Amino acid sequence: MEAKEYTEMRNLLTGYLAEKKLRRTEERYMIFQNICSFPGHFDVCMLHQQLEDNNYHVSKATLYNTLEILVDAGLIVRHQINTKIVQYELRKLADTHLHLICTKCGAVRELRDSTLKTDVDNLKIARFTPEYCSLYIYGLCSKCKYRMQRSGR
Amino acid sequence: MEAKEYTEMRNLLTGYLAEKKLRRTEERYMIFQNICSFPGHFDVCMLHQQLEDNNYHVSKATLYNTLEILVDAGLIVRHQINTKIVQYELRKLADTHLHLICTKCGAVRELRDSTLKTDVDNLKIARFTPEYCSLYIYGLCSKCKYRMQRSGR
DNA sequence: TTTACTGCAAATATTTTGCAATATC
DNA sequence: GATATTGCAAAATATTTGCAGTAAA
Repeated sequence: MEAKEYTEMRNLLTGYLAEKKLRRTEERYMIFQNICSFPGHFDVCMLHQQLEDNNYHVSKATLYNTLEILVDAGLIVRHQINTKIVQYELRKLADTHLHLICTKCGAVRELRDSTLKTDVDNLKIARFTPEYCSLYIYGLCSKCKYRMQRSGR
Repeated sequence: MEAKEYTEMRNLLTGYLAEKKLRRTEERYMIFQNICSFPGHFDVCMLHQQLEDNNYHVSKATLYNTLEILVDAGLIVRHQINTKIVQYELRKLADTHLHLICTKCGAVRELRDSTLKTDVDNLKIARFTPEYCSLYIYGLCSKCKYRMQRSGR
């Protein structure tokens, strides 16, 4: 990510904390900084590990607390594709793609497609102010389809 | 739901079980029958309660097992809108709408809209065979927007 | 100085698993 | 008759909560 973009998002966080009268703690900024290093989806464990690797220890409670704040601030989005793991992603990244999920093996692929996003932006919805959207397309990935055809279903 | 539709879906289940060499147990059919009585989203607890109310007891293990089969069979879809509750819905119902989720209060509203679903159907995606899609639009519901404006943000 | 935030550990909630009994094929 | 499926209870996992100490405003 470009330094400029990072600074911009960091400022958004600062603005949000100020607006909500929340404190600007080192933990919150460190967590956000580490999140920015992920190129795609991440979960709580990965984030915790990433912080430990950088010799920065935070409790699970603080992690969860901060993630909620970041979601509310609109800086990250939450994905819950399978039952077990809740994943997050920088909102900035999520806005550029939709998700293809294999119903067989669970593999998730990202697909850049602007038309659908534009369609959503153009939707006129009564009594609702859209902020962003998540689109998940379920189906068969090529590997699983091939495997099924070979085994005769 | 119409009796004809129910019979059709029941037959799909039978076909799926046969294809996968899974057994046609009374529990599986009773669970599916009870699911069909829900007009919208439901979770594991609601389903369990519904079965108990009809004097039909099944273990949680069987419930989870059967729900997974029904998802794999394409008869129901899984929604994980907030962290806490995993919800399910008849695929047939889910296909007719998309979800508006308030980022403030968490309220979920269903919106019937065929254009987006059609757009998705028309998408040409390499190395992927779509089966169905879930679209979630996050934003502010009218109540929360009104409340925010009154409180001056 | 006030009190929001943090870390830790315990509590909670949900889903999974092991195993003996049972029912399907 | 062989074995997939069930129920039950225990185990595993993820997230939340209570509380005392710490740090931001």
